[in-house]
Amino acid sequence: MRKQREKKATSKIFKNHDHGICFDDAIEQIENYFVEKNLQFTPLRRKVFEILIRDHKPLGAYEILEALSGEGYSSSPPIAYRVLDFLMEHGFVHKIQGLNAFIACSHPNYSHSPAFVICRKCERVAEIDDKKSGINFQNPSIDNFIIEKTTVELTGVCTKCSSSAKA
Amino acid sequence: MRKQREKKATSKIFKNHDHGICFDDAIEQIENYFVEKNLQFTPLRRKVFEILIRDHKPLGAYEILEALSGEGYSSSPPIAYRVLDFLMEHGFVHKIQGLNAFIACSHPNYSHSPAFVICRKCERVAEIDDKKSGINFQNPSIDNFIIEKTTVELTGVCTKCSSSAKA
DNA sequence: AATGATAGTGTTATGTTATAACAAGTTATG
DNA sequence: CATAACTTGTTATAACATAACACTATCATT
Repeated sequence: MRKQREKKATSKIFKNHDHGICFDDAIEQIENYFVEKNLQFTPLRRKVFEILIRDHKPLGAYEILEALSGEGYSSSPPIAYRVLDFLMEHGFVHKIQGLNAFIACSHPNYSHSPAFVICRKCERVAEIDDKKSGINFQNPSIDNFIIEKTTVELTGVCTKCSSSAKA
Repeated sequence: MRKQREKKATSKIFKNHDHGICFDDAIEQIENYFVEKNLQFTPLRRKVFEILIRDHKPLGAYEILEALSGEGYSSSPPIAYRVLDFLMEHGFVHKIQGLNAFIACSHPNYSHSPAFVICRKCERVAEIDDKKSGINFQNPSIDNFIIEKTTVELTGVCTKCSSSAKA
């Protein structure tokens, strides 16, 4: 009954989607994961994740702190960084290196080598599935090297921004 | 008469190489480029590039500043950042996002979508040629998006480090 | 030579991002 | 309830980066 998201499964990178469903799904997934792994989904961790998934865009650590502060939490930097590190370890948050910002994971269940498409104008970020994009960087292998983590970020301009203004 | 580098063209990522030749080649290439483009290869710019190509490893902006300072230049941050920006614009320096560091380009003549392999133990960084690595991220294309810049960084452990110590 | 435009470097100050180190509270368990 | 493991809070500081403005050099044009 859920998941009507596929109805608009065009090739668009920055999809329109029912964010209510997206949000609920994400929370459910992370809850299940934490229970399974016997980890604590504390109020603070939940709040940080909610802030990220709610905005559905990359937020700087200090933006997150500000949001936390508005919710009664401490606003000292380690609060945010520790939780972000924790959520990243478990794959629910990714860091966008090019923006020094953090984003909730769109595909927590698969693709642990995420790739991001970043519009430098509207600043929207899409986490893409390499299989769909036709890009092949999912499981690169390098002789004499054990890859532990991949960072793939494609920066440019989305169609919407490039059509609405020159350069 | 030059370029005996190919003699050790194994699949090793972190190649041994004749760094004297590497250095001379790089300087020559950048000089030619600057002449062609009618740009100024000023002493400061040359020095920054030399520092980077000499070490042949990523250096933080403040490390570069320190080196500059030892050579009689100002050590205030904008000095380094401006030159680095300039050299990056022209493809002679790349930023390693995962390290907040800068590295001289190993392939200034081709591959303007560089990819880096980073050993988190010995901190060596190799700029890889995607064609050789078997990875295909050179010219990705995304529907409804104009890619201007790609960031690809593969972090892990090189064979040497993984064999010399556990974990 | 004076003028003015452009580009490069220097300086000061400040903004932004991230971590170290330690204290205090919480929870699970023996 | 002791204690170990974990989580959050606090202070201070480290590391990375840019804004704004001053000064100098170069060069084309008057």
